[in-house]
Amino acid sequence: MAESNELLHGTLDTLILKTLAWGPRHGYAIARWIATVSDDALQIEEGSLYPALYRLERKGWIDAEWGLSESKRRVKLYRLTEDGEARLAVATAQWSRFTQAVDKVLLPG
Amino acid sequence: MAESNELLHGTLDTLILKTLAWGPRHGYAIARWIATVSDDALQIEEGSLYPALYRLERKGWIDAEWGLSESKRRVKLYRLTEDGEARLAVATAQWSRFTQAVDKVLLPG
DNA sequence: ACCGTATACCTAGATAATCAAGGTCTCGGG
DNA sequence: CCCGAGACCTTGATTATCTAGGTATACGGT
Repeated sequence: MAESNELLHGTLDTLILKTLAWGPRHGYAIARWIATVSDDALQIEEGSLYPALYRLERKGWIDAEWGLSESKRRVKLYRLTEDGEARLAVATAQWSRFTQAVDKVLLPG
Repeated sequence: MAESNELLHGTLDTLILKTLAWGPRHGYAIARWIATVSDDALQIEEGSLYPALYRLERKGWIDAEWGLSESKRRVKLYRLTEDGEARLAVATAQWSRFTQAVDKVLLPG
């Protein structure tokens, strides 16, 4: 529907970290959570989701473990690490500073 | 200094359009304006700036004309077109919707 | 007269994130 | 028994930004 989402660049990782701050979840569920909480404004494509998860895992901000969902399907459960928690704080602050800066330019001053 | 600015992705064009909405300016001055208004939070590298200007020109949202600055240096003056004005309105609304969506995920709900 | 700094423009190549579009497998319902 | 949805994965294309170079001119200081 919408043209490809450039704005998402760089914020996806933060969205994932924040989602996991509520508790462990598997990949697919993370995407659904983000969609739900944002009232479907944010749609995370699987082609972005899984690479992002590997990225975060590689950096040590999340870790993964195979498990079972309630419906007994095999799922990869992701969990926020301590480093991930710290990173989330930094990234959230960055996001906040960035949006405030952009708003200074964009809003009728 | 700071790690490369991923968050800027997609917003740079909008920042430029908005800057030109205040009146014509040349490229270098656009970057300085954005830095000043954002209290130096936003630093636009020239390697991003000029390609962005060509992009916007190609899309018909701005147009350019060679002229002279007050200091008599040759400068390329950019001006917002009508299409650019319309685009600015759309992009600003998109930005607003996007940040609200992200905030729904990021802020303690 | 000279030199450094800031102004002002430009470009090639590297990096990196997202998306589109394919694929596999399993569970549950009709 | 089949089909849709859940759940995971990957390859390739696109695209934006940055790094790091380059040119040229004006101006201030010495």
